[in-house]
Amino acid sequence: MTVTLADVAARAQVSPATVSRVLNGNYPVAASTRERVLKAVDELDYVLNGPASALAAATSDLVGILVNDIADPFFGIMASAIQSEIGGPGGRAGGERLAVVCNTGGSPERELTYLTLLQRQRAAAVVLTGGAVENEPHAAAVAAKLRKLTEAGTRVVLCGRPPTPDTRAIALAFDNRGGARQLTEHLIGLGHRRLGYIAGPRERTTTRHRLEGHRDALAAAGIEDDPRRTVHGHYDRRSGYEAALELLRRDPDLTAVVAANDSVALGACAALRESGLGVPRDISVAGFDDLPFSIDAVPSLTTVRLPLAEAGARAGRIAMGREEPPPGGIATVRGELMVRGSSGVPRAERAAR
Amino acid sequence: MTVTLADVAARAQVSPATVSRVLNGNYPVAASTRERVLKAVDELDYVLNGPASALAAATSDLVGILVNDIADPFFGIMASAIQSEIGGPGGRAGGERLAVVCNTGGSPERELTYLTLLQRQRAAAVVLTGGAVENEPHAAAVAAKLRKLTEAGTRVVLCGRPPTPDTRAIALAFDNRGGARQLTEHLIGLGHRRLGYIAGPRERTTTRHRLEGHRDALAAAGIEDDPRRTVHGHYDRRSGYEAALELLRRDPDLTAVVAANDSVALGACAALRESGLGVPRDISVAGFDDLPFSIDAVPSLTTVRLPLAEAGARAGRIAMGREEPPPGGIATVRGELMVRGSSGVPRAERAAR
DNA sequence: AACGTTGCAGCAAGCGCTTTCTGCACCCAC
DNA sequence: GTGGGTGCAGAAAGCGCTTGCTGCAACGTT
Repeated sequence: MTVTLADVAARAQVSPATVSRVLNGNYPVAASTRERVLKAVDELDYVLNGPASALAAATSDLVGILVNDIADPFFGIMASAIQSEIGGPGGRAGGERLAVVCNTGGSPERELTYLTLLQRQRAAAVVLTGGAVENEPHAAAVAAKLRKLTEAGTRVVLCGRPPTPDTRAIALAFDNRGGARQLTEHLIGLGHRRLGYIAGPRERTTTRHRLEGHRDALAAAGIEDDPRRTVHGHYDRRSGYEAALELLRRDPDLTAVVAANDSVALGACAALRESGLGVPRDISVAGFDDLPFSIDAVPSLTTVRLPLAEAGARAGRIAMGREEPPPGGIATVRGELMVRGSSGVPRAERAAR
Repeated sequence: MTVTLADVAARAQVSPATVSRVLNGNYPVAASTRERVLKAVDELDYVLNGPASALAAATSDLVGILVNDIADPFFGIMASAIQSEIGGPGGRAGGERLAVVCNTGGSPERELTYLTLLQRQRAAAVVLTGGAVENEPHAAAVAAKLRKLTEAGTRVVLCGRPPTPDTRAIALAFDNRGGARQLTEHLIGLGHRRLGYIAGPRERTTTRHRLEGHRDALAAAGIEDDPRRTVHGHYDRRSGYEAALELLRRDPDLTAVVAANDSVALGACAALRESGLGVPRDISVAGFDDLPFSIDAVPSLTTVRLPLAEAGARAGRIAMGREEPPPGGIATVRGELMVRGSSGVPRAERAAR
């Protein structure tokens, strides 16, 4: 029923081995023979059986990309960049690999199950993006899985995710801590002293690192870190909206709000505006990531730009073995402070001048 | 080196056949035996070899999701919904299927190659999202490919994409034409008579349908459709920015701009604002899709909400055979007009009152 | 002229699983 | 006590491909 290698071989009057070699192009085949085979392939509309060849060759052309939330452009941008380097059809890479993105939804179990599924498919490489969960048993389970994968020859790259010790995984980590620190320093430099912070979910490395950077800056400026000025939520707009209201309730005199990311910041802006506060006139707001829509917000968002596409592309190349991994298998990717319209000198400061 | 079924069988003192049956659960196995096998699986940390089982069983648990641009939330949201229904780990579905999203980048060739790759992997189902390219040879090639896929037993579902005749593909098409018409009717109802339109790329069905809806509304209101009031671009912010400037250059007296989608609309807003025009004071703007950020724009965007998540979920269920396909294999999904801050009564109209 | 070399094609042995068919107990009914 | 079920496990034949090895011309070398 379905066309097989043997059918092609028969038609081209050669052995199946020869057809296989023509298709894989890793063995000398006379030009005339090759042509005959290709003609037969074309005429029969033959499509290689992936599973069979993966089984025989003990490798596959599948590359997995794990993301926390595919509906979030933060991950979409990275995934897109990774995929374009992986090859997939038309990518820069030569071979045709099936780059597939798997949506974990931030769930540790799903993450693990996807890794198992990819292991089962004998994936050629796996790229994990985004922050990790800081839950000891889970982290250990993931580390163990990654170790197994690398041992089986699968290349593992972490993109925007902290290194996993005792694993041969390559890590390109974002300098969330440093970026957050710069951002808060910028606000402090403008004269802000009462800053609220809307953090992401607890137990995520990204959340912790950004929060630490914020606190570093406060500490360096000798500003007391009132725990009441920090609220935890999710990495989405809605969380930002609610958290901003909560912060305002706790301290109506806040002059700035730093958000865990841009979506959160935009939600916060909406809440502040609805509370009758002008941004940045009455209160400054800052985000993180610099997603495309941030520049379009009114006022445009002060934030930290993370080179998502560049990092993704690099991760993709490393996963394909087309770029040397960084020394030690670990590289830090820095962000860049983008000062825009949503941050300004606090009201009191202006009055004093 | 790697653990195989036979190893597990040896350890559990049963035949490989029994182990296979325990793992697949589609054949009676005595409880005591099953337990012994599972114990051995656990102890050896056995992971099934996907390619091998796919080869032997002539089926695989791979489900492909094709998207035009994974960095665009429009596709991200649909992909996420589809994936959650496909199962993947933790999804509602029982079986563990690997739902993979493939980024075509809007390129017809890549689309075709991905389909071949999925065919090669003997995918269980394929979901294609987003508008199709209206290029005759390409459309025919895709149709042929889809036919092959369905013939081979792969379920094919089109989500937010027009039906493909002569194919057994199920189609859930968005009513782009109707939505666009409603939107423009709304603006006309407010009193607008000089409307600019920023269209998407030519040759895409979505672009054409939305444009047709817009023109339908104009025609119904007896407004002449000046071709100079339509500019084509891409479905991104930047295009919107540039196109808006171009439209203004061509006719400074425009009172409204309708954009191909929300990102384009936001880009247009930015351009208008920078040109000194207030939205909606001087000029109204409308988008399409109602992506999450649209409500956050200032002013919030008047647009047409497309039930992306619902449609995606439904497509996913159909792909999994867990929901009956619509009669005739074709269903139309309607959008809903969302009137918000970016559209208002035109200036002249207000003055006249 | 005899003997390596080289270049290309075929043979055949798997890769690790699924599944049909066969086989063996064991139980029930007559 | 025998014949026919019934319930479970095993033997073995592939699934469609890759690849190490062998084979055989045709060529170059001394």
